[in-house]
Amino acid sequence: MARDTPLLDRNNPDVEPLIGHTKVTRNDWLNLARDILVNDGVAEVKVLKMAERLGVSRSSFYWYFKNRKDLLNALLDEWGVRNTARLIAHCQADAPNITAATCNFFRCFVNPAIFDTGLDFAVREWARRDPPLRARIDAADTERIAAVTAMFACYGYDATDADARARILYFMQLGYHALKVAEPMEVRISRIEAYLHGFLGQAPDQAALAAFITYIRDNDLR
Amino acid sequence: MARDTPLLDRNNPDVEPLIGHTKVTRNDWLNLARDILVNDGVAEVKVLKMAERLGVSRSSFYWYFKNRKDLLNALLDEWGVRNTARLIAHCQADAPNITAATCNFFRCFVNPAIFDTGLDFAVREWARRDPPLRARIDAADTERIAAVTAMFACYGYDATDADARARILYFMQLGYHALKVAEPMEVRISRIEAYLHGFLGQAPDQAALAAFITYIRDNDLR
DNA sequence: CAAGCTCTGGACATAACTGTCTATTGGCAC
DNA sequence: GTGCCAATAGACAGTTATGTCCAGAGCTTG
Repeated sequence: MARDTPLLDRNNPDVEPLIGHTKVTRNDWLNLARDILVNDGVAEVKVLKMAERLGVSRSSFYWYFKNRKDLLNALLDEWGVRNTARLIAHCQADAPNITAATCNFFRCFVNPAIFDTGLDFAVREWARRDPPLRARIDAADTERIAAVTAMFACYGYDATDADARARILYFMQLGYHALKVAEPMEVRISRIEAYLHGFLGQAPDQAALAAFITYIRDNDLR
Repeated sequence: MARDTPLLDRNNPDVEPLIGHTKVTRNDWLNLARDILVNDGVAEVKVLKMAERLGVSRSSFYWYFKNRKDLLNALLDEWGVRNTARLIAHCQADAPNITAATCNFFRCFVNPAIFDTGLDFAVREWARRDPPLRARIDAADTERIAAVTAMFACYGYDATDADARARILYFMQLGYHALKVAEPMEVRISRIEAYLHGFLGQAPDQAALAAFITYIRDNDLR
């Protein structure tokens, strides 16, 4: 369920104070809508409920957005420019070996600031009732898997092997999040080495592994 | 989207013809509701729309079910007694080696008659707005993963290795279906050997692999 | 064939949601 | 301080959903 108290621009010191008669911003509507989309699904993104939670009248919404669909499209654009591009960039990042490269890929799945898995799945669920959106997602998956495959191929895996390992890696990560497995980060950390061994088909490089664990701890990722 | 023409008991020669004034059965409502649940999500399971599609009045629904929630609970019970138990049974089935055992596990994911992945994901999505259901799902996942882990352990993998491989295998399969990857079965078949090599950390047994491919073809699984 | 049971249809009450129109508020520029 | 305008509130209309009540249709059984 979506949290009760969204961070509003009006309460956010990083954003300029509101001017004039304004109570909420377009951003406030978007943030709240994204929060509800991720936690409760697209069907729960309702103008009425958002207005109540923002403490503003429903009709104010129509000042910022043409209608509900307009808001949803804005959320979709955000998803489009964020998740896929960032995942691909992490696959292409320089790395001394396949262990380090795979750990770069993993960063997307331990750090929500890089890749928002909740948003990714919310959009997938949404696509069930929206075939054109489904097509966009298929295209995104194809691009992402191609990037992971290229990553393996870069480090000496032959084409068939790189293809299979890329798919195992990508689907497993998404499967993990699809199932919303709730494990403490320490437990996840304890499994990484064995996972890497399975994914790579060889013992992982210890330095790269250690660096990744340090990354998790330094960034205080749960 | 749910298909337009559900198989109704009244049209189904396998079921006794309807008696009396009856137009639809409790089963008809359940089948249609499951279909909508799987294809469109729980939010779309609406008495009004189902009545329209069944060609009966809405109030007839309340003869068979106390209310909408009563219907949803019936669907949930069905999920509970089907998917998890069958998956575990397939993990425990006798097999001459780990390749054959893993192929038994795969049967669940290529044969919807054994394991309904669509229903599984529909229930997971539903659980986003239903914490007690979420707890049921977590329990089911724990049981399933334990069964896969035991499967690996049976064939000589040590505890850590069995644990990691079980999770990679289970999450990858669910990730594959979570993403609704649409590949022709021939493409999937062509990848199996490389997948198995990745999952098992060793070359798969060729006889078991061939038997699995035969199983797919014989059962005309797409 | 009449009574009884099962199932269905239609009317009614209610609630939640979307979107439109119009009036009004409160700050800002001149 | 007057006029302007961005932003909001409130009233209204329309749609879609749930659930209840009761009358009635049509087998089934005595």
